[in-house]
Amino acid sequence: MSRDRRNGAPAYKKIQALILKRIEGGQLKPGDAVGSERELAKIHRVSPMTARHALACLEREGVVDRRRGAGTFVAPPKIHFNKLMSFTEQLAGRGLTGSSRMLSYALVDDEPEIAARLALPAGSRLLKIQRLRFGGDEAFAVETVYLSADFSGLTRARLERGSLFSVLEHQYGVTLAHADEEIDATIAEAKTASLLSIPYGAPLLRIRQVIFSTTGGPTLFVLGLYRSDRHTLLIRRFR
Amino acid sequence: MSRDRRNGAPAYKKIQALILKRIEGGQLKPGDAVGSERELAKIHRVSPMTARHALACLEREGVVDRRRGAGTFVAPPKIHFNKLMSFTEQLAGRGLTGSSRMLSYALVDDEPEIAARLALPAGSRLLKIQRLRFGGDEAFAVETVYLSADFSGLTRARLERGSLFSVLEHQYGVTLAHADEEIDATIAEAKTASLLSIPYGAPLLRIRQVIFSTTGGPTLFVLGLYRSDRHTLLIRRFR
DNA sequence: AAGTGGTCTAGACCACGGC
DNA sequence: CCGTGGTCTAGACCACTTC
Repeated sequence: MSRDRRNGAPAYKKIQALILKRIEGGQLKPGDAVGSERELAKIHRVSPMTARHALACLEREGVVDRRRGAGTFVAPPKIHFNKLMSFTEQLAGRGLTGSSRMLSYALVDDEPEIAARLALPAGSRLLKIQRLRFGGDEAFAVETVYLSADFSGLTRARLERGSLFSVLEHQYGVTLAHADEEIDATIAEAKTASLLSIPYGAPLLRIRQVIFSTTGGPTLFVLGLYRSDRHTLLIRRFR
Repeated sequence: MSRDRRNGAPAYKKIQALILKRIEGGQLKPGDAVGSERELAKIHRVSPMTARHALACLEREGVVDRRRGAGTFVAPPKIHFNKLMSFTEQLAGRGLTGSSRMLSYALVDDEPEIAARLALPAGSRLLKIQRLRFGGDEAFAVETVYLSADFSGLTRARLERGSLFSVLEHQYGVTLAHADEEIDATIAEAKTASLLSIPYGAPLLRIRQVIFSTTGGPTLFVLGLYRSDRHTLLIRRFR
């Protein structure tokens, strides 16, 4: 059979897409066999190596488990460790609905350290947005996000509707790739304490994030102060 | 050429091993080409697909970068994000020498919650070791580690010589695989404060780790309290 | 134009798992 | 025992980068 790629997608990706669709659609549940290499090869009229490649990649992504001598099975749903998620997405994973109240929205040009973190010249104009974050109807965190003033089309109104992540991705075509975070502990000063309805001096988890886009550049700087009694960070580390 | 595997290792792993050796040995530096698929195939008298597999796996592990049309190059040295490291290893990465002082060493059987975390029956005998951790000559953290009493051959003396990780790996043949961590912030109570020479009420980073071995079971539970002014957690998250 | 990685073929043998 | 994934062969064409 000649190399025939009806549409643009490589054959192995089409096989993956079909398997993924059957998982999302619920026809395949965790533990179910997805079919052997040889089986998939026949069905998709493809060589065994190609079917194998499709399954091997899915395994690497954690979608399936492969056991020699046994077969390839849908992997149990995995907890999303070390995933970069918007505040809304994080809460959704815990069964809560997130909301925000904007505290301030301004252009600033006197934050040289933050400009440097975003690989911009000192004195660059930055958009600075402060928001109080709610989970359910409890205040969880105070978040301050800085980004290049190029994004100043991000009006307050638009931010109150959708999440910053989705606005960036859809309106600006920026796809976020990864974030480096520094995490430490601090103590609530008066203003933060009152915003979060916690006593002055209560412990807070402080997270400083630099979020990078796929084009490689640092795009967002986020400073978050999280109520320690409502927020636990989950991390998985590998040897 | 017949399938000949002189020793036990698959051909593609031998190719990888040779490349890794040349990188470790300094003959190949970041940015250097490691040779094309076809080239490696000829050298190792192996089919192109096999050479390709070797390079593809090395790329997945972050050892090399592959650029279509250009070649395969040694990847720049990567910062080890999200790596499970012993206290000693962590400090070494920051150019410090770590040391410990053992605070207590005991067998306990009244920690059902921790036993459960280690997938042991409630009431199981556990080895509980408390240590004060120093970086240079400053106290950094108080760490309490719990593990099954099966490891009670871990004498105090042995622990004061080598790191717990290395004793486990070398004396018990346990290889650690990954750790799940819960991170939050808390406040130093009197005893902890005096051990760490910080004021009562100072913020601490609290890290609870369950460390899993390659055989799949949770093996270690570690509760760490880290001086927030001396310790920052670095994490990378991916989209 | 030459060389590279990305995809693919149509098979093969081996080691292992479950029956 | 039979089927599975793991490894491997000896090529091929395509899309891309570099020169």
